[in-house]
Amino acid sequence: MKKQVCTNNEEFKRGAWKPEEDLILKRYIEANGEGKWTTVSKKSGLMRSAKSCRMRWKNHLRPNIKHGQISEDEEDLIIRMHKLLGNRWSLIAGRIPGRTDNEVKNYWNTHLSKRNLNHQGQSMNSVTFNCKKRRNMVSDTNDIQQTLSIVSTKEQDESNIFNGSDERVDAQLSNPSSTTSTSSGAEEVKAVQRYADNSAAGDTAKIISEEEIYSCWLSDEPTFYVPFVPSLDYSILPFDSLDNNYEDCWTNKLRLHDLVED
DNA sequence: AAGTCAAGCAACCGCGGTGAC
DNA sequence: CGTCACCGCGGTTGCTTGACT
Repeated sequence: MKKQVCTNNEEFKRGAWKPEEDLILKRYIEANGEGKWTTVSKKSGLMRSAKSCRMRWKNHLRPNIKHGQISEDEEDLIIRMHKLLGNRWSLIAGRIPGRTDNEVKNYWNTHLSKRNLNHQGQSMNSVTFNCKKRRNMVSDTNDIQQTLSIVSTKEQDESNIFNGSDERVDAQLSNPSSTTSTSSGAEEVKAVQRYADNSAAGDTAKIISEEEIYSCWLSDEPTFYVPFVPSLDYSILPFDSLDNNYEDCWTNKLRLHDLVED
């Protein structure tokens, strides 16, 4: 893997873009089309790196880019999508017309993350524990039982959030829908417990209610949410195997929450 | 008026995925 | 199959601006 570097000795211009530079880039792309950013960089005469040109176009100059304040509807959508997808900004931005991933990310970091953090602190629905314990834990019911014991221990400790090592995991037993957001972490733990019990008995059909299903989520990292939902494909898998399937998994999740465009 | 601080945002950086050769 | 260039993503940095003292 080779990183994109400036191979010759030419110095690329850096810092804020000037209006005249914007104009040059816009005209060049209108004339020659999008893509081939190294060519854009060289032939436009901008003395900007390919990356810089691409970013400027994508985040500011592209047609249909919406500037200005994020509306309440957009904010609500961001919150819901983030709950489902984590920090997958491009996916989130892709469902908010005219907004870029950078803009959504910045908005989240400056406006919503703090609010979300406060909310989590109050809701007592988030349990954090070590990644090493989490990894592969959803592969079978024994692992689920192990998970439950970890979660229960945390519940007993009345310590819902603690900061571990870098390799940490959030077991977010939170509810994406506001209607049941008052359900306690203990209730959700019970729902997972019932799933584990029924799974152990070989009965995956009458596990937990739809409401409870939506309320149970696990994430491996703050940026990666895995549905802990028996009714979805790929839901109970060794974590590593999710890599091959999670796009479908997201689609299922989004469909369940009316967030699929097509 | 000047200095300080925090918030907001644009831009940059490092890395991984992918396709062409 | 390996290498390389290109592209895109997510995290981080640092500049600008406004509020406050």
